[in-house]
Amino acid sequence: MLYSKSAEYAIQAMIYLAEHEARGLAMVSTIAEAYDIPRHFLAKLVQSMTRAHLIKSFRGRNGGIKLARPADKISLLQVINAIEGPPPEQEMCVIGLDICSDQVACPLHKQWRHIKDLVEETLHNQTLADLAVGMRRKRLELAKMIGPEHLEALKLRR
Amino acid sequence: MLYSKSAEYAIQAMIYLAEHEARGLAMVSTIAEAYDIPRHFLAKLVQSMTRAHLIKSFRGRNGGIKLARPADKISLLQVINAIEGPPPEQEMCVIGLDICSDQVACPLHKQWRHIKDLVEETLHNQTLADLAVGMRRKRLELAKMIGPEHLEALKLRR
DNA sequence: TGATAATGAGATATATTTATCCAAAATTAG
DNA sequence: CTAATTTTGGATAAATATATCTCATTATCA
Repeated sequence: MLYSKSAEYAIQAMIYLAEHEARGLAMVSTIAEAYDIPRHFLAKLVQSMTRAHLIKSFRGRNGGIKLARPADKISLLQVINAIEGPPPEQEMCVIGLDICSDQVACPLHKQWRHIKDLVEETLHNQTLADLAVGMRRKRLELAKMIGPEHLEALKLRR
Repeated sequence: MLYSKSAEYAIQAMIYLAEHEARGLAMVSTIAEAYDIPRHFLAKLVQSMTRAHLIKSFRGRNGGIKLARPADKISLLQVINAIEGPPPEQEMCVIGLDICSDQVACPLHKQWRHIKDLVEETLHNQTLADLAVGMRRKRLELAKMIGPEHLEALKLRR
């Protein structure tokens, strides 16, 4: 419903990095495999995030990537903006009208603004650290339901 | 941010029909010109909405299309669903996780569900009649700001 | 130094969305 | 009946998003 495949992949990769924060560098190919993301495609997303200073990358043998700063200092919103580009100045009207602003508003303008603010606030408040914790909790719940011996088979993306 | 070009066009066309409800049939090409929508592309969207029983169409000379029922009986949500197809059973997780449900929730699940519900509720509560009234009001405001003599030049889509 | 392993970057391929074109079918005016 | 007009539907094209491939660049190990 909301974001591109690219943004989705990027978020998954960032969560991976947050979960493995302690372990030093991670390889793009490892992450790609863990989340079933096309390897080279992810590589390009990583490049975007590197340019956006969300990731630090290191080439060569023993190279890899890691978060550019602690996971609790990176918000979901930053990740999405790094991938989708900065939000447009003249924000899009839901109905696609050329002229639609707070002054001359389309019928949905006010409600839509509310929704957009809510989305932005939500994404802004979620740090990668929060997501990492949430994922760990989720995996525990899942293990309780299906038995831990099956969890491995499900891989991380579940 | 949110919906496809197709959905946007469809909404615009439906608003047109709602605004011209009294006048009987309207032609697809007229609507396309009014809102600067590619003519043949709109024709296909109209077909979708006809199949979804939101529009009634009539072929041949003096043919055209009109709303299948009064504008206050058609919601924005219905229009969007007609174009984008019905919402998926297994609703997509924001983060793109395979397993994500109310039982085993991803970190954002709850907040996202809230947002989705809000969006759906908003779209559900907006009828085409509401939108038609809103557009008329908007055009009046715009006329006040730039002078009514310029309004014509801006066409309807503004 | 040379072989190896990693990211960076550009070219290319595939899929999906958006846009265009053309002929067929339906309806009505004359 | 004929010609004009309108939607229908299929084929095709262009644009964008997603995916793949290849080679260059950088760094480390032996």
